[in-house]
Amino acid sequence: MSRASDKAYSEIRSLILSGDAAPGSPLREAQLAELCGVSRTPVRDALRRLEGELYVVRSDSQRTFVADWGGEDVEEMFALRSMIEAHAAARAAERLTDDDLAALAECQQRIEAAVARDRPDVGAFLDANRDFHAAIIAAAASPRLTGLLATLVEQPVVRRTAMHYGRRELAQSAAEHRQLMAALAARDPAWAHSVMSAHIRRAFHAFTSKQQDPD
Amino acid sequence: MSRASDKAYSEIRSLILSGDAAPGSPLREAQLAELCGVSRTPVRDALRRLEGELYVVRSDSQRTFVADWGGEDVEEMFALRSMIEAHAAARAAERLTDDDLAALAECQQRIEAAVARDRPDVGAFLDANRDFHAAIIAAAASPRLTGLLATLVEQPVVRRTAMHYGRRELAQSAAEHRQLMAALAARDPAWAHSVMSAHIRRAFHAFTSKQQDPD
DNA sequence: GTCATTCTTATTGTATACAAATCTGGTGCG
DNA sequence: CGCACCAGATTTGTATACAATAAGAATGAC
Repeated sequence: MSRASDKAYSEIRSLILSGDAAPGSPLREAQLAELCGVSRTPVRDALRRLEGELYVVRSDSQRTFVADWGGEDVEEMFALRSMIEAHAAARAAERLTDDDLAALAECQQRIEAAVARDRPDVGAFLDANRDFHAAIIAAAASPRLTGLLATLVEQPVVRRTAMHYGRRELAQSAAEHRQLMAALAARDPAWAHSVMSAHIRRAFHAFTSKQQDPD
Repeated sequence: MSRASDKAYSEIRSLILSGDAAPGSPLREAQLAELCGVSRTPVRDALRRLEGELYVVRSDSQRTFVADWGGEDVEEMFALRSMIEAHAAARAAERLTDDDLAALAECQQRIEAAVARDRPDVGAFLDANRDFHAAIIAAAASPRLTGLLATLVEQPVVRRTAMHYGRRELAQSAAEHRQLMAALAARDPAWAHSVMSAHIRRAFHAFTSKQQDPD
């Protein structure tokens, strides 16, 4: 994060997630460069990365805009996530080591802790949740694909709604994670597949109906 | 393609696909810049794109190498393709218009023509094949996701083996496409799903056993 | 002889200047 | 009034120079 390019990436991403840069609004390189206190070169680099992660889109003539996720896009994305993560969960169930399991348990603990507080710590929940899902993918896929899948899974649409949350949804999500842990500990691929699929699909409906639940 | 960045992208990609740049070998920006007759700036841009498309990988310290697809990676990639494309085929069956169908028929004609020749035209086959699969994705997904999925589907591993081919495999692939056309024309999602899934899985086994079949 | 350390060299990261392309507003013509 | 078209201004693309960093070789201590 010390590199200027990383700084630009991080700042622009925050800009989008916080909503300061509205969906569909143009992102001008010079403006972003000044904002981040770097030159245009690292900004261009950062925009390319953000494009790959679907935070921004480029028009036909190379102008950059904050990605605008319509209803159709969100539905498709969740369908994709559901397929891919369920597949990953099944594979993980077949391959994961005791160490992997311990790492997952640690994530789960953090999730529970974040939810248990009087005022749930959504930021901590999101971080632990992301690590949890990333750990499953890491246990399932070859290292080459881990990054690619992680990108698909951690979409803007997930984090975009990080601010809004409901206690019940958080608790429900944590409960599903417990189920998943059980399926993985039992090394049952079909079980893990089903639980993960249900987990994502519930999140989808929570998202559409309330735009609240981050997972 | 007139832009320097596109030229660099195209040339470096050819370098990788032709095998002139062996898997695992380093790609130095200055060297590529000279080779392409452009400066390092567009080369960097091209490398970022190629990274997103999995043609190259970056080391921990930002050095770029030609991606090296091991056995595990290939298997995972085909599994992913199978899931995603089967899903796309099912959705396409539900949504495609008569125009979409006509476009697919045109691709299929090109495929048949390429296979029918005394000496099959593999290049034409590959192009038509890619268009065919891309058209299905376009008919299935929201525009936002089309590009992403197309990237996943047209991986290096597919084109890398473009040179090696077998007449029987080409004919078999074309036959499967005919089946797919029938399923789509009948607007039968389950049928289309099954045919596409089988199509990709057969290609996987053809690939592993002979490293020959491009689709 | 082996390991650690330093110095050299190669490679990538960043800033800036300029070129090319694109958008926007206005203007003239039909 | 509407449309096409042509500047001016804005934005992105490219090249180059220089800075920072990482790899590799040589040297010294143990």
